[in-house]
Amino acid sequence: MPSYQNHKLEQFQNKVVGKLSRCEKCAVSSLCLPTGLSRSELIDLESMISASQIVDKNSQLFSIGEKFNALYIVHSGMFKTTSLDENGKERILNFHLPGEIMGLDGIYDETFQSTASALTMSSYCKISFNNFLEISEDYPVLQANLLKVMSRELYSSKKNHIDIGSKSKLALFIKTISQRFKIRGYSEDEFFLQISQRDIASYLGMAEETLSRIFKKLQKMEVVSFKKHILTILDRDLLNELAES
Amino acid sequence: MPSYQNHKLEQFQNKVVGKLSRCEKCAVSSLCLPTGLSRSELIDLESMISASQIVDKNSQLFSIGEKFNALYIVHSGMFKTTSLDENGKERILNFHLPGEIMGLDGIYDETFQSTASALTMSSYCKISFNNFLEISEDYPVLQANLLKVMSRELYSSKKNHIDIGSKSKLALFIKTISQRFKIRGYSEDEFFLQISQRDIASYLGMAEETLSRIFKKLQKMEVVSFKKHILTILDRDLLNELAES
DNA sequence: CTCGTATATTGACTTTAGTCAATTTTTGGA
DNA sequence: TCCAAAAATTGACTAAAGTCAATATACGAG
Repeated sequence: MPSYQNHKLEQFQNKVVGKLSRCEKCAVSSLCLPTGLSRSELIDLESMISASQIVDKNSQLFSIGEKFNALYIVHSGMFKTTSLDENGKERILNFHLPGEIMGLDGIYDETFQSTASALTMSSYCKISFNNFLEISEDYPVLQANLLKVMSRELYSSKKNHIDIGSKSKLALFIKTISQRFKIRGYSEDEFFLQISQRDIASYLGMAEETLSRIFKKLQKMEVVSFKKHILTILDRDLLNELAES
Repeated sequence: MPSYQNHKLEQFQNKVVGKLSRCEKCAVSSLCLPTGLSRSELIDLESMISASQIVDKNSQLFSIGEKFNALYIVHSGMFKTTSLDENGKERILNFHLPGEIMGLDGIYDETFQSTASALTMSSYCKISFNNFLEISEDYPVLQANLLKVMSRELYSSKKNHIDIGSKSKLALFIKTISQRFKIRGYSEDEFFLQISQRDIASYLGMAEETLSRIFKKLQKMEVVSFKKHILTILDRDLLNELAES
């Protein structure tokens, strides 16, 4: 059983390892803004980042139309960002894992374009965007890092575009999220996926019932198992094969 | 009949209006990097931008796997960016109109993640990324502009995600591209769309034949007409209605 | 202008997904 | 632990999209 987010333990460790800065202690800092910063740059960056805040399931960090003033970074747990479609129905834009930055699409006209809410008890860091711009004038590497983060985001967004246009959407979705867990140091074969099937269906652009049936088929074929929100990949070769059809 | 890209005329105007800088003369500069720059900043920016180059249909600007070293901006005409799916089949990521920057997903690991090719005779500007980073250390507004451009790109990418997950993909695609033409000063009701139906189908993640049939239906209903690559919106209300179903 | 190639259309059929309604299971709070 | 509400599953049916193969149309090079 994967212990995906263990807040108590994290909080404890934050106290014990006093010599390291907050970001240095963070397991996902290499995926986040601090990559490649010197210690002094990091200290300055951290002065603008709020210490990670824990929020309950369903808490909203920001919502569509609000004035954009900060970026939100997943520290632990999982969030979803949503928007509304042509009919005003909620649609899932993305699921966000630790180290991922939320709110980036709010920069261009200083308005949040999506709503971010916690899928489970989670924690996040918050960074004022004005402060960030100010300080990054002195530290070009910081701006370059943000550009890189956004570029990576753009890439994965395009990658998702292709996946969702494919016939084997679900297999591709599972492959991709498995990889994202792996990158973060979690098992790639078994992970806690606190997402409702309704949300997955919305993300993939299909009916809830259809998703349920495809999931059932994958479980019958013993490709994956999905029980109590724990997804286990039982046959990766077959999963890859299905993803290609 | 819309004269969407008239290179001869543009080249002529570029010579005549000698007092304005290249970007100042450009019809889409407000959508591009120069937004909000002072004249001196603009002069410095332009020193790094190659004057717009004309290329023939099917010319490639860059392709997947190549080392990333520059951003490419559509000056006139139209480009597509493509990638490969799980089976190695070409899939369309996006179509690019004047003022749009291509290659942004190459920043994060200095490798182009897509292939850009001209859909018709087109022209582009090229900007060395290293030079851009250097100069933008002196002009924070320039970096901020790039962040805004990328943020906007991220937003429209998410918007497309929703559209493509919808049942009325084609209607939404037509609505969106019409709007993009409008923003650039072209007619929103009649425009030259030099895209093959195969490419549109690939972009929307559906079979070529299905797209052909839906197009036929839209034409039979007199919502749009699409002949010789000229798309005319005949009944916008009905189009909007269809986009909502 | 003509011909060959690429692109688009059409028909017949199969497969897959959507819809609606009912039922079962899971979940979170008292 | 129990219960109400939410989430997921199932069946029967309808609608839509995919596939394959054949034909028609458009386009570009010469």
